[in-house]
Amino acid sequence: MNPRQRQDRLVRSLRRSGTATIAALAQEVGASRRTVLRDICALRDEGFVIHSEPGPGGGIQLDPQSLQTTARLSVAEVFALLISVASMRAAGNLPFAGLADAGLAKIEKALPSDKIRDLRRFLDCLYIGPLAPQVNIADMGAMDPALLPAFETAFLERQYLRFQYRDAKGAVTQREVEPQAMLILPPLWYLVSWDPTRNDFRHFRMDRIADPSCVAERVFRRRHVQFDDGVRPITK
Amino acid sequence: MNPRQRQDRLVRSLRRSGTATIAALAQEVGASRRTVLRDICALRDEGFVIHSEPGPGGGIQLDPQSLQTTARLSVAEVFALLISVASMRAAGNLPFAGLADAGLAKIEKALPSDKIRDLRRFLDCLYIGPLAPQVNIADMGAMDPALLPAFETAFLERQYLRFQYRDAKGAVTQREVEPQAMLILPPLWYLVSWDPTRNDFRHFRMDRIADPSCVAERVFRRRHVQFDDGVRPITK
DNA sequence: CAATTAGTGCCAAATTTTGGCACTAATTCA
DNA sequence: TGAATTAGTGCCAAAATTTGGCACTAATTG
Repeated sequence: MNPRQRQDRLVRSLRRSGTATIAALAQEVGASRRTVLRDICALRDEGFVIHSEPGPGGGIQLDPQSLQTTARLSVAEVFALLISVASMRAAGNLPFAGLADAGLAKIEKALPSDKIRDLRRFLDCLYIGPLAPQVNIADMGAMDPALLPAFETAFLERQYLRFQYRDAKGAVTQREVEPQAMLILPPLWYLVSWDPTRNDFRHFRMDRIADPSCVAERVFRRRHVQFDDGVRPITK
Repeated sequence: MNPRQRQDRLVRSLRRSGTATIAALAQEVGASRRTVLRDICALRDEGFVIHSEPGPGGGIQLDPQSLQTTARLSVAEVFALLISVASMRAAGNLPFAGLADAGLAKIEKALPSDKIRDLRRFLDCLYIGPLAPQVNIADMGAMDPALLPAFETAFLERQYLRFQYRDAKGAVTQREVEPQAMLILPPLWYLVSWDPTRNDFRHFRMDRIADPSCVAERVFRRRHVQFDDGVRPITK
């Protein structure tokens, strides 16, 4: 394998694994420890910030905020691609996600590191995680993407979700509900929840929810109501 | 000078001069004619479209449409990016979709057109369209993506959808319904429909639907039932 | 202290790149 | 038509680069 490809692979591997030892990387890319060390050196010359730690439990680590390269796309364009690829990767089960990542890694390397840092930070804030299969960020509309992590935790950990809700009349109420499902009535998204204080199901427009947070102490159960094939709608 | 740098210089030079002979380029980058020919060959492999013309007054020329990018991505990588961007574009209402598209267009232009044609064709077959805001292909699970176009048309054109449905007991029935919404009860997706023959709402698991097709003659209206903020769930 | 891990310097072997050469094919122009 | 020009290919040996192995140092952990 040529040095360039190998170095690309190393970057991807490091990005994925977080921390790795030189020996492990060497085995992974099928090269000697010495060669990997040289590659790391080359990557550093290109501007990658790679932290290292000797001793047991040590290894090297790619500074997530550092990136560099050769492609000539505008920052905005790279940003857009970042979002695309991240959302696909978040979906998880597509075989091409890895390739898209590799392609994107090449592009990312072309940008000044401070701009990439800004992009990455914004992307983290924008949040595309395991929730994606349930909620597509592209469709969040007016909702602030920064609020999504709370939704993810609530769904995955089955924790109560607390938020402020502004109804159609503009009245704001505080809610604490069990998030049960997402209902999509294009173009709007609704959070379908069991409201224990009202002892009833309620539907909330996603873009009218503010300041959501999880209530870690309380865990709820899925209300698996039955449809005609075994599952029913959760509305009464 | 290493091959990579030299090739970058060649691209820049061609971009500046428009047309140049191999011999002139060789002199400019300080390499032999043979080497420059090899570099040109490599650049073409990487996707640069380079026209050539033998004879007096001839020379080589970068395809003006490939002038826009220097990103060096493999065909497979571009393919993966295509899928990412297409799925995002399909989502429709993101401000970045256009940018991602533009960025990708630059990359595409660097590829030989026949390869792009193949990719595009495959992508069309894979299908990622306007339905995506309602159905994320990554989450279709057991459902055949090839069936999706019928869903899209039905939703967008408000046509009746006809399909075979296999219920929990394995019984197969023929249905003809008004698709009203998608309901996501992770990890399953349901099609929420008004069934006119039963005069009632019915929920269908997406992965149990087979052979869907639109009924073009009949158009239905959205059954905009009200939630507590103005829209209610469409289930009874 | 022993074990572990990053990192360096050096050298010979392995691999890749290069230049030169002879050649073909296409095009221009007189 | 023929001479000149220019892209492009195949081949080979020389040149350059990359690689792996080795012995080493430095830092860290327990």
